[in-house]
Amino acid sequence: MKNNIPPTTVKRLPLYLSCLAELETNKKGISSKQLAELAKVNDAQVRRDLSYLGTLGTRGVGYDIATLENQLKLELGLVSGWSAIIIGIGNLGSALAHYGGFEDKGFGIVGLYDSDPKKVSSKVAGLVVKSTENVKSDAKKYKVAIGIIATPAEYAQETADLLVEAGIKSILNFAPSRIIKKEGIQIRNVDLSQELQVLSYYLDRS
Amino acid sequence: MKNNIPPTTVKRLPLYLSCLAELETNKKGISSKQLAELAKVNDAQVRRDLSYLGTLGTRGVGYDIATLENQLKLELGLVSGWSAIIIGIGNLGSALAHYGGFEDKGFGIVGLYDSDPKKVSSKVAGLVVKSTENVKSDAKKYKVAIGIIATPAEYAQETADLLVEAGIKSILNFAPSRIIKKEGIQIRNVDLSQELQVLSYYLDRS
DNA sequence: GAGTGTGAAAACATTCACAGCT
DNA sequence: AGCTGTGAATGTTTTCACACTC
Repeated sequence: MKNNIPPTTVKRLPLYLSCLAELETNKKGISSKQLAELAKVNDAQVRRDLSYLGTLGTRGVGYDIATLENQLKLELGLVSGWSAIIIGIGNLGSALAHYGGFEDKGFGIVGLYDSDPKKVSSKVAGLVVKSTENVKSDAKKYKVAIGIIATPAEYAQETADLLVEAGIKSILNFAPSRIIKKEGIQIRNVDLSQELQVLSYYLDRS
Repeated sequence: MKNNIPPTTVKRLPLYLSCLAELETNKKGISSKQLAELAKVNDAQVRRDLSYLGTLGTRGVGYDIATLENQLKLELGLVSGWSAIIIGIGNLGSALAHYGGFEDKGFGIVGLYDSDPKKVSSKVAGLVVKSTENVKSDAKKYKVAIGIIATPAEYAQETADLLVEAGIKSILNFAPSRIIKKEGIQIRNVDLSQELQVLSYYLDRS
């Protein structure tokens, strides 16, 4: 486990996992071809991707769904259950707090933080919003693994610095601004308007 | 223009655009090396990417920023101004409606739709939420180019079908479920919890 | 027969390194 | 001298195709 799976494969693993989750519960096994169809990728790709996780399938038969799900979760580190916090409880931040999908997948949102005193102490998605001053002590107390930045762009960098200072090693940044990479810190940027811009390229212009 | 730029390059074009936008306004020109530093990519990559848009730079000098911005916007189709609608005005949908970044980049959100009668007629981000029944006629009336799906997963497919029926060719799907590809329809999936899952893979497990 | 796992080929993407322009 | 644009080299990802197992 954790040998060194190509990044492109890592990106597809959650996809496979969600395809498997949608299968009927009585179904026991699945072939690479079936899974490929669900995930909308090539079947050789599925076999190659899964082969990085070890020899999971049975020739002539296929893959056992339960085994596969377990192995995917194990590989992605989704068994232990990571804690995450959200900084910036505006519209996007509170949408993320409400977004059930995180808890389902084993990520517990354990804290919400905002620097605006008007927001502090309000309740969002069952959690009380705290001042950002508490991030450092809370991160240690609750062993927070992931920090989610949902602040305006201009505060993204200082928020990231705060998270790193708090000992958090993985950052998911929704602010439309890049964060300076730091040694040992994993950063994923999700810029919602960039997605639209990419779509726009593929629009027919007539 | 629109020759056939590699997908990996297309993904980086919005990034270059946002780097240029953050530059001081008095700056006239920029070298591939400087832009590469801002975008955190290799400088040869920048030159190769930009060369797909034509011969934009001047040897020995660099790139004129205004020209470059124009060309990037032109290539991405961001000059004409596309209209987009959002279906599903839950937490995520209303976060997207409020998200200023879209309008800034030339995408006008012209309609919000929900199937829940309790939400219909409420006002979100300055727009009145309408029933999904209006999607088809509105799409034609307002020449909507992009449909944004922010419904629960189980309604994603039928919403996509509705959008396609309404003549919309580009779909941005935030629901955590894949949509069946259709000939001539561009789909981009953004699954927020998948991003976390990918991060999780890179977390140290000790 | 059916379907995996994987060498080998093909396709694609990145980076080097330098000729050529200003 | 400085910096682009791009062949060529290198690295990575995808796909083919088939030996092998159940």
